[in-house]
Amino acid sequence: MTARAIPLAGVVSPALHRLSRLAPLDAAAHAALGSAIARPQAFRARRDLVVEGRDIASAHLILSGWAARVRILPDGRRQFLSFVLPGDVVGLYDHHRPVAPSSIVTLTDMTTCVPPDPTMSPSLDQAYAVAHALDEAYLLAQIARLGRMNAMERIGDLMLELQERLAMSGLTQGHSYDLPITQETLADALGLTAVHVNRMLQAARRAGDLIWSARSMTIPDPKLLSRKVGRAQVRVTGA
Amino acid sequence: MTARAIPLAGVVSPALHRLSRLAPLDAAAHAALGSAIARPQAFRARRDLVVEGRDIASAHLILSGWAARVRILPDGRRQFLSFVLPGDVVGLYDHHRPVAPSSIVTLTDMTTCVPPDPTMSPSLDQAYAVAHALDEAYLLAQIARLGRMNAMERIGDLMLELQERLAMSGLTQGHSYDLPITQETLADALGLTAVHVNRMLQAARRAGDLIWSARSMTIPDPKLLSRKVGRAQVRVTGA
DNA sequence: CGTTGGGTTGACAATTGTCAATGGCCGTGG
DNA sequence: CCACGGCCATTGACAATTGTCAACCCAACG
Repeated sequence: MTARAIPLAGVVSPALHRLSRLAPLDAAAHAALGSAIARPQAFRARRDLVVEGRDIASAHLILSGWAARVRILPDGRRQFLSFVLPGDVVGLYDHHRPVAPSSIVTLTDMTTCVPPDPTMSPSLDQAYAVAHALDEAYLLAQIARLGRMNAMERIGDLMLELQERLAMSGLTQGHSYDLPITQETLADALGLTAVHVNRMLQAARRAGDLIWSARSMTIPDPKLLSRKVGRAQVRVTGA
Repeated sequence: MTARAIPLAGVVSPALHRLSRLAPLDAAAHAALGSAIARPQAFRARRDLVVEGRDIASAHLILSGWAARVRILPDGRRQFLSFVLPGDVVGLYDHHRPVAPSSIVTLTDMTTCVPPDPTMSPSLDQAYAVAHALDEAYLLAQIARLGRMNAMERIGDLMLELQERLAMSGLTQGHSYDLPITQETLADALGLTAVHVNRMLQAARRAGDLIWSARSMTIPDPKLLSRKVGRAQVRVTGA
């Protein structure tokens, strides 16, 4: 697949869509991103994209597919720390980072490319910085979710967050988006069991809050759901 | 209080102790830190040190006392995201950060100073970078704790983390350290209720894992406790 | 067709929360 | 010096949430 094998006319790469929204990109950034995106790397689902401690030089700009930062306890319990979506940048700041971060596993088939060097474009550097700040904000949201929300609220809150994030990449269709993961994966992100997630999803559908079928998640009334789950906004204040 | 009003002979500032351990500091860094520490700012307990969204220019190097990053849900539920201890640096990277981070509240009386400008010393810049990377690593640890550990494990894991962090500032005495917070504060950090924390602490004492009285926390056998709670190390790989 | 992975369900158990009351400690003010 | 009030720790009884285990269904796929 080459760079010009664009699925639909007028559809730009989700990664380009997102980065140019995080900071207005100059011509140099556009050019660099275009040529980087033209050389995609492919990964199969359930592979290690980044391994904790090793391979610190590997940075990725996600072009398509979902992955997750993960931590495994000695007895096998698994916790997903955050989802990694198209337009996300991972492993970029790990050079001057002496701490082993977490592993990242692909949840679906995935394509990535090498993120262009930010030193060549201040606007690109800015976009990376905003992306990194957002990463951290989502970690904080995850802590509040796991620490102080019940199962129903966790699910609603996360679904709203994903809606927001995917919207930044142009990957939503109205009130719906593609959610290509299993209930067990969701459970490992929410600190719950798959059985309980299943039951709560059914309750959410009965309540008209969430409708998930055929990989498509629909949030009929995001504002209402936000209020129901007591969601705190992740604001992006103007740069 | 001047820089040479050192409380005990041979005891350096915990902040200096920690930063010089994160990266070997050159003479310029030592000088700058010395004069910064000589101009402390004082805060009472239960005050806002940093307010989410506002006051982005305020950075602090913690000299003494405890604080916590906090998030409050609309209905009043409170979650502490991380503890802020002597030697920690907060708010430094928020300049080129367009995202409103979290509020920070003091848990005890506290003294801070303005963190010296890192551009004047590469070693200081490196120390800040390591401190920042550690911050993020502790956030990841907090997520795994809240998502996949039970109450007993959360308590043990956090107490071990605090022991490690305080040791870096020279604030431990053997297997003990000063823990100047209430059980309710602990509960808000662990995503539990104060009542349950109380019960689990008693169970931990009966088991000989943790002894907490008169503000002094003792971990008789850290290695054993690490194994019991399935603790994953936060490693600092050589810079 | 058989196998496999994911979703669904029921019965039951374990963990954690809620509510309410009590007691110790300590600082303040009479 | 003593009484009072406030904060924090502790306890008991009980409820709610979430987990565990096992079985079953169904669709996709080789």
